Amino acid sequence: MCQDVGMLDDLELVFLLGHGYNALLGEFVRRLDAAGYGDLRPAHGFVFQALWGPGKTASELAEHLGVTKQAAGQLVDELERRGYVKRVAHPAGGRRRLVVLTEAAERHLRVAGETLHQLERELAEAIPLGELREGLVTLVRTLSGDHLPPLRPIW
Amino acid sequence: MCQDVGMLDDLELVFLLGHGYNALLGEFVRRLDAAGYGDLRPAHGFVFQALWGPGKTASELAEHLGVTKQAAGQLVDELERRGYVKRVAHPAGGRRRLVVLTEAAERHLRVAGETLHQLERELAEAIPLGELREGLVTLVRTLSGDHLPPLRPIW
DNA sequence: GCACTGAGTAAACCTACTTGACTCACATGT
DNA sequence: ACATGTGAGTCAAGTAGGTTTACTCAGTGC
Repeated sequence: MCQDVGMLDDLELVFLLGHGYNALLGEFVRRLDAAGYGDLRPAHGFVFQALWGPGKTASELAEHLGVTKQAAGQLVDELERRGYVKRVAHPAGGRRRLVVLTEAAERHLRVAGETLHQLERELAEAIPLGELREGLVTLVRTLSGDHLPPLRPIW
Repeated sequence: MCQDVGMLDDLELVFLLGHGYNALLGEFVRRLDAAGYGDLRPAHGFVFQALWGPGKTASELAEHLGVTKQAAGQLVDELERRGYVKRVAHPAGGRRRLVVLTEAAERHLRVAGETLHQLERELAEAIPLGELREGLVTLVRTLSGDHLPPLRPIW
């Protein structure tokens, strides 16, 4: 189930990036788990980020996440049932309903943000994060042009 | 479905890493697709890398990939049906069967390797890849200790 | 009024796994 | 010699997280 880390230097850049993402996201999820958020996956965090502030309709959320509106609707159903979001009347009327965050979700966003910043502070002791970020930003700009595709697993 | 790339500098490191991985893997897959390998996903590439050389039993493959032996068996079934691997007698006998690559799979590995190296050459014109790799290696070593967990989506 | 558009929803299906239960070839202790 | 265990492989059913297809229904624009 595990490979030795000795091979890291010979690894192709894509897979090195993948392991970095995997490791950092994994540690983030473990810390959130330890903070009592074991029931929320990264996908839920993306929903919270997308809904932060004014909220979105389920269809807007779907487009933002790069999934069908049915899939977005299911996510919202689940998060509503668990008290993290609620559907309120949409100012523009129609069949539209605005999905907005509850206090519980905003609290989670704050905890997640603090967790990430703490993690980043720890990593900054061993890694020149400025260089790393700059390289990554250039890479993404080079490959993605003007628009970022949604962050979803390619498998 | 898309976000503006302007926000990249403010993005948390995890998500920046995620977008980098997404973008590079996406471009890799697109090029392999264009080269006639539209039927092979990255997961198949991992199988090929794991089996390269002497091959592995389905159970060893499962452990390497971090999935159950049933899942590994299904992957092998599919790849065998499509002519990329074959099961041969295992020297150690028992119920063991060694899964090894066919010529088609080795050809794919070569094309994939060349594709990655070409991509990396192109990126090297805009990005100091040495710095980037070094930062990533340190990050993975710091977070994963001595052993790399298998590369799978955390979602 | 009446057709059109777009949000939301319902149901069936699909893919890539998992868990659980089993078979079978060989190794091992008595 | 023989029972018993161990580990590889397989069969079947269940699950998570989506998709496609088909529909309802509120407001819009002639």
